[in-house]
Amino acid sequence: MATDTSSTGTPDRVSRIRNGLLMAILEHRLLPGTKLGEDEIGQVYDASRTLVRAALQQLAHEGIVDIEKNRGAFVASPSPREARETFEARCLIEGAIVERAVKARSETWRVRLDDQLTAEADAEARGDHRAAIRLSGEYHLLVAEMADHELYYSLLRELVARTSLTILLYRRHRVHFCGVDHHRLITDAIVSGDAVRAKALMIDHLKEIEAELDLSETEESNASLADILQG
Amino acid sequence: MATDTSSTGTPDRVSRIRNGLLMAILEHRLLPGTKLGEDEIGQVYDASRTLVRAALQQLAHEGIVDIEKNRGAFVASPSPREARETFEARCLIEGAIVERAVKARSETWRVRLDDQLTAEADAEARGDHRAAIRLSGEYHLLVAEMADHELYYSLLRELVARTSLTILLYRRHRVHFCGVDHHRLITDAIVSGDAVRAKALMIDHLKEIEAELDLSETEESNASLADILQG
DNA sequence: AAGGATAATTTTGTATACGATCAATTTTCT
DNA sequence: AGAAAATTGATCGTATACAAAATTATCCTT
Repeated sequence: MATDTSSTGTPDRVSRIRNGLLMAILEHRLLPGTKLGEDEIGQVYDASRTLVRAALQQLAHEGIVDIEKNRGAFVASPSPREARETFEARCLIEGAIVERAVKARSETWRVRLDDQLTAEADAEARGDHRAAIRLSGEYHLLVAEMADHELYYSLLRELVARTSLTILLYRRHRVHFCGVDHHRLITDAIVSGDAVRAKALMIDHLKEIEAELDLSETEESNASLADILQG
Repeated sequence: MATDTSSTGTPDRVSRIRNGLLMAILEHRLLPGTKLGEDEIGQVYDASRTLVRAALQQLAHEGIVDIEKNRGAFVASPSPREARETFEARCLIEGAIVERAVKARSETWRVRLDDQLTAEADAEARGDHRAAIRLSGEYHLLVAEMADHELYYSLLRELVARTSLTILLYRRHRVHFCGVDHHRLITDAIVSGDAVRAKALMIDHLKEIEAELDLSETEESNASLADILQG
């Protein structure tokens, strides 16, 4: 098994499990509703249930995993309502983030943003959807990093993850433009120091993604996982 | 009513521990830096370390408890930077919350707000500081409940808890007005339907609380817990 | 007596064991 | 045969046991 200790400053065994699951979910390799058995995960990461449970509880707190008492953990299936709330929160927080990002702009950041954009375009060109989805989220997190606001960053991390699940569940058209063009426009506004334009573009970008989804209320109770996977 | 997000009430043993600790922290009976030994807590709640650990990990994720590897859990001591970020986030989120709360105003809500205010005033009049502190935070959460936005509500819950710790650590004057007067003004604006005034009052309220604190950077490293408790 | 190294104690990290709960399958009765 | 009931199998919730790390206490040296 791979013993990579370099990824983060966290040689924590539970973090390794958490990050592995998170990556799989963000890349849509684990679909909403998928059962996350403790023993099964434990075997994959060669860890006991104790550690797996800790990782699952963390992900549950981030809203990426649902834990049902005496039934186990599942990849979360955000309800339409949760989806709308997530987008509203993202508009609010990312609006504040881009304003701060503009203030922090510099040549170094311009380069990092540019690298990110080329990586995104690359993945899309290669047709690597999984990487494209992940990189699309990472762009927003890069802007959040610019904002130099730890709290906003960690909040956005959770929101981005939930957005990824939401898009997977509710998108109308099979193919979803991950928004590299939008990202480029936003980047231009940021590096040129136009805060109000950057903020407007960011919010429009988010609203456009939301508009591509079908968030009509089906039932009061969340759509069953079986419905989504087997239907 | 119950503030839990789970559909079924949570007679969960770990939630009981979590809530007990949270209440103690919010009422400033457990001070920042206090060691939270697993065995000790387990004896208090008659539970094994497994459950205590789960509760502590939850609180850690909410930023109310710091867990240091191989050293244990402590009541968190937010740094000045974290404190500033918390207030900035509260201004942003509570600004959005009051706007939504105004839209949801009704006679029922007016009564609940009024009851809350009298409870707050009562506690202050009685000189029951601990209750006053807790009730002050609960007012903000009540407004958030009005907003009917689960995500904003849960976010604010964490922010309010961290604010409580922050005030305890950094307030200049020994006695701190918990802001019942402010709360009354905000309530008036909400029930009268004046959204922009309500929002402005809420943000001013938060900024005033922050202004009463001394958030000057002392050192890069967080102020030691021993400093705060024994100094 | 002060300082430091080492032993003893406490506390955390992790694995495992056992009872409880839920899903599924088989059995039984109408 | 079909439905209700009982049994089986798997999975989760919780407690406990053992290993590793840190803290505290002790003793020896200077």
